[in-house]
Amino acid sequence: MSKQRLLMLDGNSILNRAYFALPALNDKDGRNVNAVYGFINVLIKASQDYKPDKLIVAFDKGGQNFRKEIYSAYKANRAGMPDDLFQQLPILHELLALMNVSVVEKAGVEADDIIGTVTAAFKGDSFVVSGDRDMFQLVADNITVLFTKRGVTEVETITPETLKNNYNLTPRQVIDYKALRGDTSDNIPGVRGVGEKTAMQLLAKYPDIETLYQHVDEEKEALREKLVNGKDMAFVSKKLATIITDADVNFNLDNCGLYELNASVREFMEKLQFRSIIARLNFGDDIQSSRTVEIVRENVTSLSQLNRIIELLSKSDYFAFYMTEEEIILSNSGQKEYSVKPSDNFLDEITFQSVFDRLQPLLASSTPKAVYDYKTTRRILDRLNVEINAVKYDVCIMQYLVEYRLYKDLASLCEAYAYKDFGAGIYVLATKLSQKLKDLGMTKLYYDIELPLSDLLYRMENEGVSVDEELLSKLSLEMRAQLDGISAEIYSLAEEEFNLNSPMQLSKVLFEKLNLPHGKKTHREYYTTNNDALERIVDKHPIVPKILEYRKFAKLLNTYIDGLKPLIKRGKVHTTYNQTLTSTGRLSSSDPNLQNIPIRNELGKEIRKIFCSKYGVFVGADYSQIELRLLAAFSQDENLLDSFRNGEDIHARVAGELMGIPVEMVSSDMRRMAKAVNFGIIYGISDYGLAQNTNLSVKKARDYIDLYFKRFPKIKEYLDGCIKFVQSDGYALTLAGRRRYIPEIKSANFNLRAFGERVAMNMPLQGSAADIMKIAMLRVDEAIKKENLKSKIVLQIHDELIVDCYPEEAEQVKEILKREMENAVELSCPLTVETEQGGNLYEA
DNA sequence: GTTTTCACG
DNA sequence: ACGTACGTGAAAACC
Repeated sequence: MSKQRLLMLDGNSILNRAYFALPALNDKDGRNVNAVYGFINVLIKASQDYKPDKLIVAFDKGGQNFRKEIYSAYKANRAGMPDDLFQQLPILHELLALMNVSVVEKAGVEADDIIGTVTAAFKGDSFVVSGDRDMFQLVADNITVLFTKRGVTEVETITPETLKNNYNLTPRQVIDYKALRGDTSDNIPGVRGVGEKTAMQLLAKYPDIETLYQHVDEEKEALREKLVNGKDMAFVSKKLATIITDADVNFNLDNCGLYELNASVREFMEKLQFRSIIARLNFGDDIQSSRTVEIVRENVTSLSQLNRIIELLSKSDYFAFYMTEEEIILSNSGQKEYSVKPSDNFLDEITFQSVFDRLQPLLASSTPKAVYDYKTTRRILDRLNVEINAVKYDVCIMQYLVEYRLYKDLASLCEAYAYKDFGAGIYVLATKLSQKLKDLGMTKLYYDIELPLSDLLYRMENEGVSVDEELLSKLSLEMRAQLDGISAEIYSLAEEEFNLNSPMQLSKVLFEKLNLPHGKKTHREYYTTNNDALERIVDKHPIVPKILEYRKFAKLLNTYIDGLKPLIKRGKVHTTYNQTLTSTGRLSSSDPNLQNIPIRNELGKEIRKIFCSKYGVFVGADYSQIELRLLAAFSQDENLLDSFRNGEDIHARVAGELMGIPVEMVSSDMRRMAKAVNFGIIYGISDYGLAQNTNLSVKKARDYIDLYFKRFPKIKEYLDGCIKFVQSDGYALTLAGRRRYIPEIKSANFNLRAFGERVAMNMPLQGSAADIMKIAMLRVDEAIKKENLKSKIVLQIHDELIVDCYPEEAEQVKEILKREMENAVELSCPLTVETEQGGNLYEA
């Protein structure tokens, strides 16, 4: 008989990790069950990966804590479990009981002591899943710790070897490490003044703290003093950190199995809405059939049948339409859908021609339709010369508004609602998502902005932008020659040829061969060669400025010149606007991305000349400082409002307020600083970020921020309010009612939480600016139509619109742009728009 | 498929 | 102690 395998789960640790790693997930009663969900996922995944014979879950049960009561004064910070995590404990216990999972817990005994005791008693191989590094002390030849990382499903396998290789510690030394370093979250004091680095050094030298203290006189004075002062703490800490392997708990390894999946487990999971877990598990065939809603699919095999269905659909409130290369699916109920598979043989009755001849009137009619991704659907139909009107539900956009990060494709969206058939799925989703939008207050956002915008975007994509192919070829040749020249110079300076595009090879040449001062290492263990690092050593060696130059040229040539060529169709490029991608409500542009065409340096500007007007002249219009104006309006800060109402230079005004001097006295340096702070405010300010961007020290940056908030208290108040709102309600809001959920804000991880806070401040500004631009685009489009003009909106670059104009319409279009953009919304701070014109994108 | 770098708002 | 500014997409190297 081969060795038995035991899987042990550190219950509280995994539950905790899952809670903070996952967004809130509601069950049918609206309770958050995210931690239970994460826990069950880990349980299942570890069972599948490690194929244990036995499974035991250990929990802390509170009560008197023998091991740590000595230091009960430090215990306080453990109790603060968030309410909606605490409430998940009984739910998880109930589910584990239904699954017949062995649970071991005892008042006064910690989960790690239970794990230590059970694994010590078990004769076979043990696998311990935990997010607690303390567990590393248990590893042995027959005990492996699976340390949960990044979320909960990814684990790092800890064995005696990996512990030696990655941490340079033996299992027993894990305890000594903690005794020296301490752990505030676990109330272990450690030695004051000894951190990670010192602890590691000492443990590389001595096997344990007992030996260390025998030789403490050999250490340097400063360290020796710290060690001697902290000696008592060190030994107390060691005792605290040691996991007990003979705790007084009852468990029965002989009768212990894995877990059961029975009907009551399934029922319970359904109540918890664990659809994806249910779908993955095998509950037996009889249950499998009800995993998703059963749909009757009627295959259309004759034209008379098709006619009958069309008649039926035309009379329904709305119907779903979905098509692929070979199939057309129609549905007007959640129980049934119709499938048409046209043949390529023109002699057959059902061909694309015959089907669409009949479908055309239905699709063009005013009967409301539901689709997934209107733009793509319409593009397919366009190629077949079929018109589609009255699309009322684009479930892709609707889902994006409800929760931008979930269900990014049709299959997963349908599955989330228990449908695996797309036709009936889309039909049902249209109704369900309509209700959700209503509940979330986004009905207007959807019907008045996003839905009509998708049609406008489709027309913009179709219109495209003309490209001067001759100029493109000319630039390509010129830049290629320059690039070759620069490469040759670099190779001679380096005295070797290497791949300049490889950061790794470049790093070796600069920092190993030429020994130039380096910055931080990248994650792949070599020094970074990014712009920041190279700028810092630009004077140190003539090769550095050449590399920077090479980078500039290579980027522009590869991305914007040569990269553009394959995307040109009949002298034009047709970008694709993604309306359902960003977290803030902005659009994104791809293939080609026309929202990041160079402009910031002269060489880049040349590239803008490639994009030229087809009808005669481009008119460009851009919002000036829209995000800062929104900040002024939202915060009602009088200084900012006053400045914008008077049409002042906002950065100079802010500099003046910061320094306490009149605007006229502000130097260009002071203005530049104020500008950086203003940007920082929009991004959700941090001292570190501001420092990065200004070459100020972090402390100086902190001082500027403090000064800013002192001078602009209303803004501080407003931004704090943004964070508070997200903390209490879980999401940030924009002017038009767009939402972004920010679960990071409750993370235990400092970085994630700080990120959540910055996003909470940034989303209302960036997102509202996006809302306003979308409204403006629709208004401009309407006005152009109403005034019978033939000019077309061709580009949107976040705060800027480009219209391709007939020269005689240019003035009128300028007026429209200014009027419609400036008046897109009522705001207590004026919005101003500046217009330019010219034959190409550079001039406009 | 991920990482690094860099183009834009 | 934490080791970052917000939001994107593309190219190339590297796994």
